[in-house]
Amino acid sequence: MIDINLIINSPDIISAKLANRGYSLDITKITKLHDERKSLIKIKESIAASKNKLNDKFKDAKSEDDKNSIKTESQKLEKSILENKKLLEEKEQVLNDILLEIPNIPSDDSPVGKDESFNKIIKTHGSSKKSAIEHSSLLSKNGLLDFELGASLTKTRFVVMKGKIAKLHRALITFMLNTHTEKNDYVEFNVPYIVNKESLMGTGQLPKFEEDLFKIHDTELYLIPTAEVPLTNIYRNKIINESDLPLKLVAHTPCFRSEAGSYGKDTKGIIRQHQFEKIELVQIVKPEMADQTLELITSHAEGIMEMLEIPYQRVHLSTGDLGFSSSKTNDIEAWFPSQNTYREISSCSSFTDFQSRRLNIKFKEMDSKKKSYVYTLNGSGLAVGRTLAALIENHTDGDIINIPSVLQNLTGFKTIKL
RNA sequence: GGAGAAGUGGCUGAGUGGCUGAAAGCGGCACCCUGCUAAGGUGUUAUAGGGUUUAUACUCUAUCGAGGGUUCGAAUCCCUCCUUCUCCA
Repeated sequence: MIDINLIINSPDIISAKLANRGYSLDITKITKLHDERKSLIKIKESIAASKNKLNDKFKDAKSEDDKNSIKTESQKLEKSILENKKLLEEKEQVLNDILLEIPNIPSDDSPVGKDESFNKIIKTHGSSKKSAIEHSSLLSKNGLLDFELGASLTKTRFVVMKGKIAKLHRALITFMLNTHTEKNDYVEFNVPYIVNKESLMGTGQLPKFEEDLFKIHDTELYLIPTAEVPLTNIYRNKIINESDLPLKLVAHTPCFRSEAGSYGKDTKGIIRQHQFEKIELVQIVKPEMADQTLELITSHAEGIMEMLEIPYQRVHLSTGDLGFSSSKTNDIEAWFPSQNTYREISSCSSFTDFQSRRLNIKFKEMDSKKKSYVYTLNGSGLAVGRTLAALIENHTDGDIINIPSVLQNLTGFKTIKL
């Protein structure tokens, strides 16, 4: 959630920045609610103050008459406080609902544009050869990847992996976790795959994007769409010592997405499934560290790509393509020879204090003891299913899949014969 | 699933209706003392939101797991929920 004081103090600048990502800010409405809120607080609190003073006099009151008149007066004030409290709560509810649905302010260095066509390619790595070999048709014929079976067990966009492909998938998870914990200094977590509303509210998936989530019947619980949710929420309502920053967390989890509105998109292969696995990196840092941390997280994702020898490009997302909570995002896109294009395999984002305001995560400064909101960042390191698909397509001649050397001691085999 | 007990500040832990935003201890911070270290002394040490103020600061309101209720007045009494612990199945 963005700081309402930013809107109140510099409405023109903020609304211009939000307009760049296609959001039109209703300043008049927000200012009005904000003013109404303040005056209601003033009224309510001044009545409460006089009531408190009155109550203090009660124990000194000598006569029954005095006591009774204090009682009557105090009850009258209480009624008036309650009336104002109700009005205030209504206003705050409305204001809060509006604030929760305002997306984050794009960073000044994000390319300005209304959609992904304005994204900026920052760099490319590896040679991008073209090929007709498509991972799903390659693996479906021998049952290593079975989409029909997945559909029969559940429904479309679910898949079953078998044999060496299942093991390769597992090896990728272990490889990524090992790299991030041993080389990149993240602390590994194992977290719940089901979370409550507060958690999803905190990272920004709710209240606006409920239709993207799987909700568990008869509960207020949801399957996680990304490990970002439980990982970041570990620090909800916490105050962190400055000396403990940055916090670097990593977890491997399945991710569940309803993919509402993506009918017909990416129907081939394991690019877009309702359930997939992902290694997620989260960092909690001091505000001034945000830019260099985003660079670091992005390089951690790229490092995996390089070790797996998958060609990729780094894309700086335009203002119009940013996710709801993000102020700045780098996507890593893997080369898919069969599609003759790059596809997203990791998304690394900087959230400024947008999430930490919702989550109430602060840090205590060493010298001043001042408490300020931390900045949160995260990135996929990487999406495992897509990595598997990209790896297969980039390391096969149609008869054999070559396992990158960094994985061979985890798989126990160097090739998969098709 | 059933029966009990408990949830208070950074921590331990007092507090059964007003003098308690909260004793005491520990920890933290500042200053003093001290040749160094150790020990000691004094003070200070929650969060959020209003108001006055250039700022420091002052002041008000709310908060003792959460939400309701009783009362002129609630950490304290009542109800619901959540969490933890113990015992039973």
